[in-house]
Amino acid sequence: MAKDKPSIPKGTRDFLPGEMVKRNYIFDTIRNVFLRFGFMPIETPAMEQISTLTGKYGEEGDRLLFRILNSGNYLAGVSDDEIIKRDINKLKASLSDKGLRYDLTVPFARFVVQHLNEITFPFKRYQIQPVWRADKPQKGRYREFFQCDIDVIGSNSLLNEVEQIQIIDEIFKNLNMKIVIRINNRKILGGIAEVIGETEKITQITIAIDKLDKVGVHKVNEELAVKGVSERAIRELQPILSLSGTAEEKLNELEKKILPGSKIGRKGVSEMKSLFSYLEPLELEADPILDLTLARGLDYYTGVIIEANSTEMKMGSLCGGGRYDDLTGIFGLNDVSGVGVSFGADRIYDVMEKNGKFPEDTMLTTTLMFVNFGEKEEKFCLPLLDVIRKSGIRAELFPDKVKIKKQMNYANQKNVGYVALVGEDEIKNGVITLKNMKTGGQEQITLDELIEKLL
RNA sequence: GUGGGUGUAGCUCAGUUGGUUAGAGCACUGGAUUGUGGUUCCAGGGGUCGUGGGUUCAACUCCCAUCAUCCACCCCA
Repeated sequence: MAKDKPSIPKGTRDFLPGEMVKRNYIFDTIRNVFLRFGFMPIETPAMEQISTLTGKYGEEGDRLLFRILNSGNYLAGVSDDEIIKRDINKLKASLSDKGLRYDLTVPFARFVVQHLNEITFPFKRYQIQPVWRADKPQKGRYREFFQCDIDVIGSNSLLNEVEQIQIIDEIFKNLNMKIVIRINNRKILGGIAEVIGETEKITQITIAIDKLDKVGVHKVNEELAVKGVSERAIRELQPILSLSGTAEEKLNELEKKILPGSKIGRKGVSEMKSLFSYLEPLELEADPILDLTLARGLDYYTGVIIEANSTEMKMGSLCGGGRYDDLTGIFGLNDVSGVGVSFGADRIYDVMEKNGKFPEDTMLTTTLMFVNFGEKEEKFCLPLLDVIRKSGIRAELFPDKVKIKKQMNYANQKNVGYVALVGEDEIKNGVITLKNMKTGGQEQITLDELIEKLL
């Protein structure tokens, strides 16, 4: 292959018109639901100060940050000693003070603190923008992908969680997708870690039990042991892993038998009981389930956590989020709690595409194309085109006088609905020959009739 | 970061135990049809076989390295 063959960076993609029409269908659907629940749009820059991003996503997250090389002589502030030592972590600080955003939640927390005086609480915003992660690309995983976020900041009410679950349900219902909504609570996970005496290892424990469904209880126990969780703690964890029944039954079990000794754990249980009591009377398409193995990797979650997965296709989560009590605290604003969820537009696209969920009319392009017969006809057609477009019909004139066959082929490829042929005869008789590209039939009609027909 | 698969025409891929001139379909261009596409038929253009090295009389084919890409793990949207 030629060396100068053009390419784009790994994990990024170009989108063709046919794909964009479908992507926009997803964005429009999501945006409409967001607006109907009272969320307002904001945007933030693609890049943030690196200090805004680091330390928010766990160790793995830091590794996956895209860093932007400083402009100018970026080695000026680096001592010879540092270069010789090749300590990449030290050098990073000198070479890069900006990074591409990793998600939309952390920049939003920064945004809130920075614009405190310009917003009213509780602040409900939505944000649809790309984010970047230096992950190894694979199925359903890209290095540049779009998140559609909603967050409410400045309200402790569980009604926000309820609302966001309704939004998840509504969006996937509108997209005609089947999903399962799983809910858990970091406070319960924290309580469990506390009662088995492994508070320090909470992250490792949650990550390990997150895999319960996938790898089974033995592998989970193995991983726990490897991560340094004591034998006694693992043993005490077993009854929790095997809890079954309805959400209410699980919560009662936790409350009475497992978590009495943990204040934080009891708080989590009571939150979940309250949440499910709100959800009970709502008529949701996808009934939310309590999944005690749901963990979620991001460091900043402190309360309810939520995830939605497709039941029609094996794919990572399509939507995830939860409550974070201290995120704005990092930027200097304490005691303000937030809760939000994020929809992964690209994964949603992949699932919809695979399962043929896009409606036919997302493929509509130009309704009417005029064939180009030459300069005289061009001048005759332009005013007609103008009238047609002003009436609201999507129309174009083929720009070059080339073979009719070629022009028809263009119309065909582009999925144009109708072709207008206006040559010498039509001009003389004051009519337009209109050809239906689906049926192949054609008729001679006036401009007014044409507009009436195509509107 | 760990493990596996695949790199041949613009795209999707064949290519025999290594053998002399590397193929198909789609796409593209021209023609059958100089005012009619999606069907059909005919003709044509287009390839340093990812890159570098090695084995061999001979490498698209075997070996090594490297790069790219896809899949799985990890983690995540």
